[in-house]
Amino acid sequence: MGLDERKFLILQAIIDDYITTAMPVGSRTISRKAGVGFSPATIRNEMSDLEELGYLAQPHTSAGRVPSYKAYRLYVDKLLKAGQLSGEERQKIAQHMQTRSRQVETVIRRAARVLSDATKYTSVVVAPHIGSLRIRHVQIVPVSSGTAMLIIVTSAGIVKDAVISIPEGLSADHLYGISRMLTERLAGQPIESVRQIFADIIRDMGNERKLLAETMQVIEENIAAVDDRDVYVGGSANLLNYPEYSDVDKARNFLSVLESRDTLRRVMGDGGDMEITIRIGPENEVPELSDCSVLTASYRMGDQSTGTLGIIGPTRMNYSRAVTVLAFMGRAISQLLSDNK
Amino acid sequence: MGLDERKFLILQAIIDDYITTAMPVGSRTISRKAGVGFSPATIRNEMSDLEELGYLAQPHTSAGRVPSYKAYRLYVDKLLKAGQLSGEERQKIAQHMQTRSRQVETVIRRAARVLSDATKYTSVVVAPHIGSLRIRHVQIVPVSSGTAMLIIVTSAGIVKDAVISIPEGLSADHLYGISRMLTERLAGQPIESVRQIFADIIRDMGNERKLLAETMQVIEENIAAVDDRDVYVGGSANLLNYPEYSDVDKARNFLSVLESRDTLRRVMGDGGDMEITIRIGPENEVPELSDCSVLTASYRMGDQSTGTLGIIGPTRMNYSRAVTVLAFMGRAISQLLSDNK
DNA sequence: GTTAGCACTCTCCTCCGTTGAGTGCTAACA
DNA sequence: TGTTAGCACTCAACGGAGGAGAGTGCTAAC
Repeated sequence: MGLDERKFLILQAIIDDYITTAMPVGSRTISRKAGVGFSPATIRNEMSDLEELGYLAQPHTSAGRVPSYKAYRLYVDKLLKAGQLSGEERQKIAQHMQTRSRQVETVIRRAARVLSDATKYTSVVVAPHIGSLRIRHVQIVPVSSGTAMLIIVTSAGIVKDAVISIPEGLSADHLYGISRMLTERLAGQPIESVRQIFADIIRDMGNERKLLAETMQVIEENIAAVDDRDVYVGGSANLLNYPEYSDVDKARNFLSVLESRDTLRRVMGDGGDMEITIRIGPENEVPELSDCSVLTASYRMGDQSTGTLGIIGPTRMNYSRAVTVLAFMGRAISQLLSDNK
Repeated sequence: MGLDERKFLILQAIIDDYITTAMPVGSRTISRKAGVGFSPATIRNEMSDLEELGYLAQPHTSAGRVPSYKAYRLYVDKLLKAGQLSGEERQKIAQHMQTRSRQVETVIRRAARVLSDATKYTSVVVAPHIGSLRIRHVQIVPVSSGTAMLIIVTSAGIVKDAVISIPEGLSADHLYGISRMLTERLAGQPIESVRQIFADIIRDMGNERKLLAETMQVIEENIAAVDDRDVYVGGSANLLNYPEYSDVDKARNFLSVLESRDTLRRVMGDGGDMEITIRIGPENEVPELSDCSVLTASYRMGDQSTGTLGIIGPTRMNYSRAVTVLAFMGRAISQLLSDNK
């Protein structure tokens, strides 16, 4: 027994209905729908078949049917077609994305909010991933006697800063010179060789040993923290609008996932090659999200750097709309960040 | 009719009980408590008086009594005594606050988590406020042909960065020179005079007009954004553990407050001169928090810079514990950030 | 193959009645 | 005069009974 065209049609109708109502769907409801010219009895037979095939489930005998994970998977694979946003809506999004500030962080933060506002789901945006991180510039700036700020600019323009202590009485010009020397010797070098270069530098300049060692340490820390990308969440309370989260325990479970940046990064994956990745319910690694769907897309910042943006919603989410908005926002962010770069 | 000692005692007993159980407190419960040597009937009389005085309220006739806002205010003003954390706990907190990274952001983010873990309430930490912002250092770093990264280091060591476009073919050395010149002329100047200085610079160096104008713009933007301090929230899901938030609507309301950084900054205030500020229920400006209490304290980073940390919980929160933890964490953060500076 | 009819199932809602915690009042007591 | 025991009263919460309604599966007719 396979899935003929009529079963497809009925399954789609059931999913569509369930997506909007979140209530088990009965045969009469489907029968009444435009485009389906069959009596409830016929629909019932088909539904019974669909249940046997694993696409539908019944909460209890006298309730309607609810789509299973398998049904959503089919729906997404076969029936989903990305739509297009209305001009009006695109304009509205563009308007909300407008920002005077050119800081990458501002753009991303804003994007998370727009994304959750537009979809009414929870959105997550992960800051750009640095493809192959290289140091571009090192600068040590005196802050007060004994302390300085070490600034490291990396290839994609990401700035890392840290406070370090410096020997008393070191002049600003001297620091300037050291910065220049460090930049000259480190710039463009692959990360792996930084440690070796530093060893050389320290050998050459023994009298600045302490300062250099501390600088080295900060650089190492920041290289180690390369996967410590920022994560911005929008609309974390949005999911509470859906009946599946009227249970406080479930809500809490969900929210606790949003609190851990590590978990979020795992959930979001790396965007992959696909334009849009959809993980439905149990396909998510994180058990707390086993009744959620996670949609992710990626955006680009310049040539090397990519980031991930995504939407988390109930499995019965409006996939079509979500995919459309996500794709649009991915392009919008890429464009905003490329204008800058 | 005033508040004699016995009324005080009974009121305190009621609040103590209500804080732990969240259930209306009856006369028998109080009577049974150690330290209260009166029969339920006597307690009832006193409770009746306390209700008339506005310290207690009755959800319905045959329920026990619940403390009113006025009772909490009295409790906090008169009965609250800050305790001290056990050595074990202090050690545990210190351990959790340990971080290899010296970035200010890391310390603060961590603090938010520790604070919410230790209290089981929601915590908010606002990044340091810059007392009188001055530019300390300006640096323009080439990123790719046509674009550069502008980095501004301010007095308290806060780094602002932005991507700007530069004329093609400008050499790194040339940028270095410009950076140096800008730093020399701008460093230490009060904000108000920056615009004038820039006008002078642009007059002197007409051929770099476009680059300078863009730099000026970024500086202005960042000065304007000086109050756009970062806010970190910890344990946003914690409040859902309390029965007063088993209602999803209330939970959503609360969470939506946490989503707006602007609102949070307003809620947190500026820490004030007081060591610890307590705003109970309706004392909060934000109506969504009218059944929450917000406790804030401040921490210092160096000499000029102060930030705010706080706890948001139900009005029946354990004030004593909250105050103790908050005070301790304020000192801990100050110390960590001063070690750095 | 499709559909009407019908008995059956199961949840949900509402309507009591009961239970128990707690109060307020009164009268007795120290 | 303050304190306490006793008692009637109130009201939310719990639980069972019964009806309504939505939906199903099966059978027989078209």
